[in-house]
Amino acid sequence: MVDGGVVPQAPTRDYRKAELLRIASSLFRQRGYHGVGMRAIAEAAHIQAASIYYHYASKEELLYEAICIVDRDFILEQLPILDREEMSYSSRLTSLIYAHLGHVATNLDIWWISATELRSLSGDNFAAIQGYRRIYQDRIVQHIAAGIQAGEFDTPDPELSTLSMLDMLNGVHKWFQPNGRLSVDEIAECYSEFSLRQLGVRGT
Amino acid sequence: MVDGGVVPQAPTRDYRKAELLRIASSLFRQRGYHGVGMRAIAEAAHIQAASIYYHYASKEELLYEAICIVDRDFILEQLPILDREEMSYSSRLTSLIYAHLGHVATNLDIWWISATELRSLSGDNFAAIQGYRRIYQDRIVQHIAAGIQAGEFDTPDPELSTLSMLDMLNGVHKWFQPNGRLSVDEIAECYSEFSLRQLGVRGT
DNA sequence: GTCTATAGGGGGATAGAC
DNA sequence: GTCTATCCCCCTATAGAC
Repeated sequence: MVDGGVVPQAPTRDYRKAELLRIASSLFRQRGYHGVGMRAIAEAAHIQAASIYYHYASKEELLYEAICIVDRDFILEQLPILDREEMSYSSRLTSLIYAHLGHVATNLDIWWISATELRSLSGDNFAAIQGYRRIYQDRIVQHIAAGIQAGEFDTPDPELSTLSMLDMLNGVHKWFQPNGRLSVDEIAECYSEFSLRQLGVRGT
Repeated sequence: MVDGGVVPQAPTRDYRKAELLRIASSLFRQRGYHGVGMRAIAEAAHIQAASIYYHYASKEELLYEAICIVDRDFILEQLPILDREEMSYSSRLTSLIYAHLGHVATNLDIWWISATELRSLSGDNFAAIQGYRRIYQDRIVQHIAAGIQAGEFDTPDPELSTLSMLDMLNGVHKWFQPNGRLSVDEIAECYSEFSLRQLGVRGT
């Protein structure tokens, strides 16, 4: 081999950093943010607690980066789905629901954390996450209102329809089991049907 | 006055105990179970931390009694609503939804705790609460299945209809504001309509 | 019923060696 | 990048006085 026999490696630093985030997320989900110490995270990663601070400035940074995966990165990926004007309002909403549930089902830990540990973030971080959530919610409200104008939807309150739909979708992380009776796609199919019915769309 | 001038008092012990539970619930909701110390609870109650142990054997007992209010006492109150055979399946479900949301809206702290801190209970307590939740869920599944048999409801999966409905109802504690745009009754009216639509009941 | 005092352990984070 | 050592603070719970 060239390079003095050293096998080229993937950048170790980023890999370790992401691994620490996965380990921390798993523990935060199991015992809660304040129920997990830096020593416990370090032990699960087979390093010392002080070593974590080479990768993350604080315990809260671990929490913030975990929550950002769902409440910033995921939300910003979802928004363009509702802009596809070549599709009906119903079809766009169905696409959104499939993508939403797909992400929930494959990222259960961080969706759990997002649902339960937002309050553990301090000032600026808390406000930033709330801002992203509001963007998502407002965009869906706007989509439903536009769907009403177009004659596709019929609901007494677009905001309440949105809140109930999001609570329904986000609630899946609490009971979904990867090897359970229903697959994600089966749940998404039912939940799309439920949502369209709730919005007054007659059965397909 | 008789009795040597001593004014008769309401039983101080039980009043203090209930007051401590309210104070602890409020703090648990704000900062999470593990984020609140006995000293913080004591300070809010204007006593010393050690004095709490006269009323409660442990910090977890405070959490358990708070969760029992929603996941044992409330659930056992709800069940008889579905047994009123003089009412239609739709009417019984609507009554259940109104009562459910009424309790959520007037007990926001403990509903929040029930939704986020169940995992902080140890073995037996955790199992007991899960048992009550399952009773409620199974009873609603059974109600929906019976409603299908009776020709009132039409849904591809009674269990999924139940889970989505409960997640929708329980999610209200996250965003409900007592002085917000919508009253509890207005939310309950919409949510009843949403639930019936989701179950394939044609508009009233 | 509430207090003071304290036991015994764990918390987040930093300094500096290697 | 990871280590050892350590700082200072908070944790739950108990003992025993009043």
